[in-house]
Amino acid sequence: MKKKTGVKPSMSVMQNRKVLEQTFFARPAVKVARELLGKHLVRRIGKTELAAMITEVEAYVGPHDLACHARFGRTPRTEVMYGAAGHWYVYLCYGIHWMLNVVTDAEDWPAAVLVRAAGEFIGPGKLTKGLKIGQRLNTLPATPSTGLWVEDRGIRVPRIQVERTPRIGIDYAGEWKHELFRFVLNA
DNA sequence: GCAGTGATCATA
DNA sequence: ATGATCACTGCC
Repeated sequence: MKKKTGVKPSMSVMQNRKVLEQTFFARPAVKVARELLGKHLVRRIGKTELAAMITEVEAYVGPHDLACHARFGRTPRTEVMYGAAGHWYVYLCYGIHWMLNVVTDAEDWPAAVLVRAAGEFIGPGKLTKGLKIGQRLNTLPATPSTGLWVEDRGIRVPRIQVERTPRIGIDYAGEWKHELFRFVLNA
C-alpha cells in the first residue's frame, strides 16, 4: 500500500541528513566556523520544521581574543562558553536582538561561533527573529530534542565560494579586530 | 548618520 | 542603585 504523501524528487537531497554531533563542535572555533558554512540550521517548533543553510558565521576563539565575551573571564553570562561544545550561547544585544552562538573547542576553553545568516534570514538579529530563537535556548545542547540543531545535508562548499573578512561590530578589540574570523558563503 | 532598547557587569 | 557598554537594525 502506497503512502498518501508521495516523496517528491526534491526529497532525494533530504535523504542525506546527518545531525552534527558534539565532536564536530569540540574543535577550534575557526575550523568549526568555516565548516558550518553549507550546513543546515534546523528549527522545530511543534510539528513545524524549518531548515536554513548557514551562509555567514564568525569565530570567537578564546579568552585572549579581545572581541570574545570571555575576555573578562567567567561571569554568569559567559559560563556556558566554558562548558561542553555543541551547546547554544544565546544573548541579547543592544536590548533588542538575540544572537545565536554555538559553543566550540575544549571544555574550560571559552570559544564560540556566531551564526549570522542562514537561508533567507540575513543578519544575526533577523535570523533569531525568523527562527524564533530566544533566551530559552541558551545553554541547551544543539540536538533535535531542544528543537534547534545542525545537520549535514551533503552540501559541499568549494573554497572559491568562501570569503574571509574581519568580524563585524568589534572595533574595540584592538589588534583582534583585524583577524579574518568571519566566513561568508557566496553564491 | 544615529536612536532605540534592556541585559550585563563593575562600582558603591 | 547607577552608569557604561554593547558580536544590531531600520529609519532619517
